[in-house]
Amino acid sequence: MPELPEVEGVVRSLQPVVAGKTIRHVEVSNTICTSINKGKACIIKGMDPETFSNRLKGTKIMDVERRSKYIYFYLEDGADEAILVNHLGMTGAWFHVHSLNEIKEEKFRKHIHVILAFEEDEFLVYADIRRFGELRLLDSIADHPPLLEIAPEPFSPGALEYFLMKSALPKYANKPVKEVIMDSHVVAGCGNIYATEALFRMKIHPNRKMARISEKRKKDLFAHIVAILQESIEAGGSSISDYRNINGEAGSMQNRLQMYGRKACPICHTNTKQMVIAGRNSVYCPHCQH
DNA sequence: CGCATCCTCCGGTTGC
DNA sequence: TGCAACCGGAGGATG
Repeated sequence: MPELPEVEGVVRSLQPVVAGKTIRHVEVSNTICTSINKGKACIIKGMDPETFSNRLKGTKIMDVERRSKYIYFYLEDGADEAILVNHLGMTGAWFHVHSLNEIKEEKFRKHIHVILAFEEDEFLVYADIRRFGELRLLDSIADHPPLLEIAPEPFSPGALEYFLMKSALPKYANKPVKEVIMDSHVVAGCGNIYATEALFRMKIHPNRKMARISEKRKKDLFAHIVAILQESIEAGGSSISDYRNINGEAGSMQNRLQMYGRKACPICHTNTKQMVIAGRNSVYCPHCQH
């Protein structure tokens, strides 16, 4: 499941191979078309697949960037500008290939949903096993207001102040700290893996209520979140649930995780415990974390 | 209107 | 071997 560092890895590997390329042809899977015809949500959001294809066709990808866990493809078609916004969900993946057979893993090859053709033998392919991902073609980010509500990038200058301000709001006071730091309105891009790790490093119990964490510890916690996200980006992300960048390369951060997925605490060797917080499984050390 | 809660999307994986 | 339960980002519907 890609979080901020993994999405950053995808964007860095996409950038050199798609910037400046023109989308000559677009193909959308029958699965998407039939699902949407049945009234279900399926990857392409806010637009019917035919309009999506027609509008994408002929556009040039000017730039690619990451925002939180989203990928923004900046497009131009003459004087017109648009943004293709992608979220990888649980199992989304991009592949840059000359033939679909180059996608070696069958479970991805079986679930190809959108093909962007640059040339007759050069494709950018979106595959998504569980179809939790999304593709949204917008004239402007403001056309999808939830994107405007996302907290600043964690590495940006105002991010700490924003975190301190948001997390102090009454509506978060009685919520578990883990739920709050995983909320994209408070911290951008911090999912289950990195929230778990940051709380372990801080020795804070994931269920501790937000109001019961001092300002000083909140600052430390945020610093730990930023540090671990940065560390993970440098390690190429965590290759859990088959995450690969578009060149099929795995990251190594999973080897450096101290609590996520662990049966015992690496410090005191107590068996870890689990509890469900905001619908997500949360691992912690009952001895070290309070 | 703001907010909280519930529900939906899916198939590989896991456990029985 | 077969089958059912499980898991989860984000947004939309509902209360």
